Amino acid sequence: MVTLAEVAQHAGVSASTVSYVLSGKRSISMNTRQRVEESIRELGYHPNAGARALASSRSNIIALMIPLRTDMYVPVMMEIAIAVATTARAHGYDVLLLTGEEGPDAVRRVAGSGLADGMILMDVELEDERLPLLRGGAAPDGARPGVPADQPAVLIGLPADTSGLTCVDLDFRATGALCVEHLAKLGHRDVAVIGEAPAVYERHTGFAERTLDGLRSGARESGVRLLHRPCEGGYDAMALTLARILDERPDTTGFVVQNESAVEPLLALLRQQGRAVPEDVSVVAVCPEQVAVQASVRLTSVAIPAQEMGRYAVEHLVAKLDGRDGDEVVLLAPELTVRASSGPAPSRA
Amino acid sequence: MVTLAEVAQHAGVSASTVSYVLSGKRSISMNTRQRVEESIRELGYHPNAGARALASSRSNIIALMIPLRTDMYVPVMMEIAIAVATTARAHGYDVLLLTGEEGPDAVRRVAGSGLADGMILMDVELEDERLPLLRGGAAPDGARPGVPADQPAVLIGLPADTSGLTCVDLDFRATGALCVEHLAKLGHRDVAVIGEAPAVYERHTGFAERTLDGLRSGARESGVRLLHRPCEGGYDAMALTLARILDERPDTTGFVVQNESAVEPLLALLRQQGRAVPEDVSVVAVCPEQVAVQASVRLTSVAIPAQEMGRYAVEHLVAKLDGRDGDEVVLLAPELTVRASSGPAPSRA
DNA sequence: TACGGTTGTCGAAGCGCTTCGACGCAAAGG
DNA sequence: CCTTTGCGTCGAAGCGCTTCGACAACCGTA
Repeated sequence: MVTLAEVAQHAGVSASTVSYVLSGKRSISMNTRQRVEESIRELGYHPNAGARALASSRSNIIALMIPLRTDMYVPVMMEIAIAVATTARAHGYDVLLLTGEEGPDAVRRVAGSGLADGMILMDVELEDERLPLLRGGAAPDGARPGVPADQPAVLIGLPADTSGLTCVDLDFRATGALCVEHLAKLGHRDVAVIGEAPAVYERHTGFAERTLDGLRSGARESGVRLLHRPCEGGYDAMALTLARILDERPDTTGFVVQNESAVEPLLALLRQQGRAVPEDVSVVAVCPEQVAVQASVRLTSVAIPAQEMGRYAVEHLVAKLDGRDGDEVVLLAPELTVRASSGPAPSRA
Repeated sequence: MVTLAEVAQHAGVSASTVSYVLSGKRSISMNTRQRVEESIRELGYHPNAGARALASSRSNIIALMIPLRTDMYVPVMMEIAIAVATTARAHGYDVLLLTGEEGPDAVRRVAGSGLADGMILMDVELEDERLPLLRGGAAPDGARPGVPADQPAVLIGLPADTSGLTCVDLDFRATGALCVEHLAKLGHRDVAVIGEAPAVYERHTGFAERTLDGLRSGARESGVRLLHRPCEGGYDAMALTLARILDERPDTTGFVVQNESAVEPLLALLRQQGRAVPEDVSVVAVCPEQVAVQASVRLTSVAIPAQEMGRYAVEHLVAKLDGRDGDEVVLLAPELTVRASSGPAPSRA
């Protein structure tokens, strides 16, 4: 393994000079810089990460905590993870992958050991156990063992109390409103919402509830009757849910779906029942773009901007690490793309 | 930040004693051990990762390289990633997430900097650029700059030449054979294979070709006519592909699908054309269990054992790092689960 | 000519940990 | 009784890097 000292010797300068060439923290003459860079290349030198972390107390690593359970939105998680990794690299950071498994202990461990300089948490729950460990200035002065003050972090998702936290998320409230308004404008009066699996609501992952909130207030404003039903996803569960909905509200002509794995089954079922999309019923989905485009009917949808969220999260975190940025909640504005699954409501019988 | 020295002082012992308590590399009296452990708990001590890595030249980190493109099998990748992370933690390792983006440079960087002790590569291509950097003993003696000899690694997937490498993968050849045999036994004589997107074949990701191999030799042995068509996935592409297949081979009664995003469209299209599954046509899928179970018809399938692959990969890598294990290729035996999508071929008209 | 101000380089002191050799002490052996 | 053995502990030497203060050489200015 090549060391700084060897590079220095090879280039005929001191170790500190090589270090300064690498970090750019002091000015170096053109001549020396080139000699050093040449030696680095020639010897194939890579700075030792451990030594660097020890000396500078910066690991240049960002920890990403992903949820262990994958009952929803796997492609979204993946897309976020990839965006995080890519963006992080662009800023000189690597990404450490943590699963939710360890819970708050993971936060303590990573923060305490200086393994990562900061962390990004996905799938935050409304009252997440990990939040007290992350909250900034608001902490009481008493030193709590194992809890380093103020571990820089960014959340993807929105907890109940965002004070002292930095968060990035899609504005799901606005998303809900947008969906129902779109249907209302098209003349739909009875709209059914096919939601996430009941477990998702029970877990109090805020986004599902916030969407519902938006849907409800949008419905109220535009005089639409709304029926919300959670759904496990999959064909059988969807069949059951759809039957219940149509039984309860036979005049339903609009659907809002927020559950990837219910989308295709719903379309199949509607087709089977002779309800044409979009002539008889309209469907609006909240899902990644790819799902909307690849579905058997190209879906009018609000996209979940996974990449953007990942990118934002990293950029805010890096800014925080550089002391350039405070706590802040960024809600991305939803965009509804009209495709082939929504149209004017059929005139009433 | 609490240091070893502080713990030592608090417990009234020397720093090295604390270190030995932590590592268990020398015997420690019951009494001392307990006092030290108590101090550690009380102070909330976490060893500094950088210092540890520097002193021991072991980072306790495993790098996982995932493909950047997500044109296929996203849930499988995710499942593998999570299995890797979980298993790694169980062995005291953390996981660094790398995207394919950097290519071979990532290998050089990580190996050279001692960031990770070993790496796991997913989505290996037949002639992968990264392989020469990983290959073990076979390397010529001349020191190649930037290429540390013998970076411990495990591949998930199978390259063309596996010499000096450790690999884990599903036995896709056997998988293909298994699928076609199943259909043959049921009396199907004309089988169509709906494959991955053309791009996947062009990229020479071995698994697609190996499956095809297995399918072909299975077909030969059991006297089945086989027609293979790549397919982009999604409804429209599937419609086109299906039309071509039925045009070319109108008597096709068996389908093997190796493309998650083509499964549901295929079922929808068959339904639409009045071809009943499994009465008129049988469908066998190569896909994760979850997809098979959630589809609109419960699919006879060969599962892709993502979790198992992740777990194996980590366990082999850890064994290698402990010097307990050599190079080896592990091919997991496929298992075909019969569900509701396959049945006896209809008697010929 | 002498002066403060840059600019470029160096030496040395750590960062927090692991690990090696040394040492004191009790138990076991002659 | 003294030696040997092994156990439990300690001190010190690094691991490879960053960073601070020092300093020599040079500039322009007084």
